[in-house]
This record gives sequence, structure tokens and C-alpha cells, in this order.
Amino acid sequence: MTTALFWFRKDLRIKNNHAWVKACETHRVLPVFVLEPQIISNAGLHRRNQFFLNLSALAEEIQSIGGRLNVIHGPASDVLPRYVRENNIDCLYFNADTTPFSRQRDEFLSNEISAQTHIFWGGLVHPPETVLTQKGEISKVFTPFYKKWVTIPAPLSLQNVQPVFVSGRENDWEIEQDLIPSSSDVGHRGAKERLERFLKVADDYQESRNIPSVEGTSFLSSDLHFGTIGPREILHRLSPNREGHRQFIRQLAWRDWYAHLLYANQEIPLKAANRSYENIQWRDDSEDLENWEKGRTGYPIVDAGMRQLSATGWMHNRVRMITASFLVKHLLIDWRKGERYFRRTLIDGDVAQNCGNWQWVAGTGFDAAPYFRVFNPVLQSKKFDPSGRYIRRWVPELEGMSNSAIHSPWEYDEATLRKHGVALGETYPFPMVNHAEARDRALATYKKARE
DNA sequence: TGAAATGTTGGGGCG
DNA sequence: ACGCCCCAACATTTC
Repeated sequence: MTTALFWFRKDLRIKNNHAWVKACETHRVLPVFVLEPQIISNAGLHRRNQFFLNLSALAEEIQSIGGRLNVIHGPASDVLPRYVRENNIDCLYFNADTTPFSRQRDEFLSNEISAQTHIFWGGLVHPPETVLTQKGEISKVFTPFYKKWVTIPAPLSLQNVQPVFVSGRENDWEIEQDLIPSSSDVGHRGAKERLERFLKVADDYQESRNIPSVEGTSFLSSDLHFGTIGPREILHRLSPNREGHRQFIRQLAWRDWYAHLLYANQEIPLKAANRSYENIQWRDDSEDLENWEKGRTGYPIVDAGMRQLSATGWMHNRVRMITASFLVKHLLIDWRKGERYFRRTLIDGDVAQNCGNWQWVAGTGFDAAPYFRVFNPVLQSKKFDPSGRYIRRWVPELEGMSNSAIHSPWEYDEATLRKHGVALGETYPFPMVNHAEARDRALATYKKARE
């Protein structure tokens, strides 16, 4: 029997992991995770914690069926070739990724390593280059992509063999166990719990997904990023006949679309997909950027979102759109700076998804929001957080404000504010820009770039 | 997966 | 009773 090295990457699960099943069916397996330096250096605190929790959950999963996860340190391009040689590996199995870094590394390794590589796409419902127009291209408009995407079958891959494990010659995993809070809500088990909870409320998804004070979304974004659950496993629990389910399935299609687009257009993280917007005159203002990051814009809904992000590593989707739009349109700061901050800080920070969505908000992407669509943070706040519950949760200094006034405290006189315990400029900042002026400036700047 | 500006309509107040 | 104005309320267009 030959030996396969199974390289876990952004697929920290063994359940419904087709690549894993395939490796186990005909080989002895050596499960490996390569702890590459950029996994740590590119991640904020929450994201790093989430990663280590998921990694140790995977190690436990493998242990529970009699194996052991071998963790080796270093850039994979440096350490894997030697590791493969020293452990007499015959072939290599892994799930691929669409990012430029990942593709260049994998390309390099497939030349460098003599063992045969078997590549799968367990992180997506459908692999890149499999959802195509009649002309054989990926659609640059979402709806035609989606119409094609839903017609393609996406079977599950169930494990039916007991893996035969081999151990690596070295295992220098040095994660101090006390850094890992014992937690049952991580790994595949945590993902399954989140899925089960979501299924109970999924019929209301269309209504409640936009209300940040309600737990109406799936909370599966980080699981999908780390691969603690596969998207097909989620898809198979949803019914296209139920409206809420169908809307969520649509979100899974957006996720595939952004991944496929990145695969086909590797410069998406760096450049406007719609090149006519590549010469927008962005403002280079690091102080404004920092005030945005820290949640000190003076717009309560924006500050609430940014504080939820830095406190928890997660932000509600509706608020992601509002805060991102504020940075790009109101502050006129380059979407790439916001994208970088989100990606570091979010526990679900993902190159394809984050860049795709930021370019959508900035209006520079494929099938993106039109440049003249400028969210009014006060109207958005009144519409989606009418009771102010979300704002009060994350901007407690505004707790005493009334439901109607909490969205725009600067519109009220000093005496009224004092009555509610607020002193603008002292307990809570003045708005850093005037909405109408900022809107005009954004429209003028975008219009100029189009000429 | 907007919002603001502009246009239209119709009821009510009033001379 | 009539014309006129005001201005919500709704519709359309523009950014």
C-alpha cells in the first residue's frame, strides 16, 4: 500500500472532505498541516485564535479515529519537499485555493515534489472553470452565473473507509495547550451546531438577515473560510423550495462566483476589476483611516459596526456594507486599505470574498454597485436598526439617547444631548464628515475618474 | 443589496 | 361655488 500525505489547508475537517476520502480509499495517510508564517503574520488576534482553535479541533478529530495530525513549521515551499522525501511519500492530496499566493506556491511545489499531486476543490460548491457561459467563459454578471450554477449537481462525499494512518518522522507542534480554551463551538462540531441553529430560523432569513440586532444570519462565514464545514454539506440541508433557504443558497453562489472570478482574474486584490475606476483620486489620510478602524467616525451605526469587528472579529453583513461604503465614498479612502483591515481582523477574512465584496461596494468590481449609489448611514441606521438596539450594544455612550435620536446625535441641541448623558466632542465624537458634502465629493471624484 | 432631486396629483384651507 | 395655493404622498428621473 502506498503512502499519501494529506495536506490540510483551508479545509480543517475530515467530514465531507472529498479529497480526504479519496486519499484514504487507496493509501495509507499521513495528515499534515504546514504552519506557514503568513498565517500568523497576516492575522489579527481573533482570526489567529479562531485558526488555532480550529486546528486543534481538527487534531482532536483525527485523534478520535486513531490518527495524529502532524504540524510542521515554515513556508510550505521550503519545508514540504524535504518532508515528502524524508517520509517516503508517494503522493500528495489537498484542496486547492484560488488566491495568487496559493496558486503560485502550489505550482512551484508540484514541480519541486516528485510525488504525484491530487488536487480537489472541497472549499467550493463547484470548482473554478466549471460554471461557464455558452462561450465557455465565466460570466462577469452574477445572475447568469447563478442560473447556470444552480443547475449543476453537487453530490456529497461520504466517508466509508477507516483510514490507515502513518506517523511523520517529526512533529514540532508547539502550541501551548493553555492558549487553547477548551471550546466545543469550534471545528466541524461547532460548524454543525451553527448550521443546526440556522436551519431553525432560515425561513426568516430574507427578513431578518438585514437586522444586525437579530441573529438572523448563519454565522458560518468563518467555518466556510477555514473549511471546518464544506459548502456542499450546508447546501444539502437547504431546500430550494423554501424562500429563506433559496436566498441563502444564493449567497453560497455569490461565494463561488467571487472565488471563480479571482481564479480567472488574479489581479483582483490589487486592481479595480473595472479598469475605468483604476484612476480614482483617493484621499491618503491615515488619521481618517484610523478613526474609521477604531469606530470614531461620529456616525453611530458605522462606529457600532467597527467596534463589533475589533471586539469580536466579526461584523454583521448589513453593517459591513454600511461601514465599507462609508470608508470608500464618504472618506474617499482606497478600498484596498479597508480590505486589508477587514481581512486581518475578520475571523472569516478571505481574499476572494473580501476583495470581491469590497470591489462591489466601491463600485469597481464586476457587476458592482453603481458609482452613484452612496449609502446614507443615518437612513440605513433608521431602516435596519430602528430600535437602536445594535448601536446601544456597541456604542454604550449613546445608551441614553432616544430611539429616534440615536442615529444622528449631532442633529440635537446641547441641552437635549446633556439630558441623555451625551456631550459631543467629549463623550462621543462629532461626525467626521458632513453627509451631503461627502456625497457630492464622492460623486464628483468618481465622475472625474470615468472621463 | 440607494438616495436625492424633480415631477405629478389631489385634498383641504382660504379668500 | 370657484380658483388659487400649499403641501403631503406618491411616482419618476437622476446621480
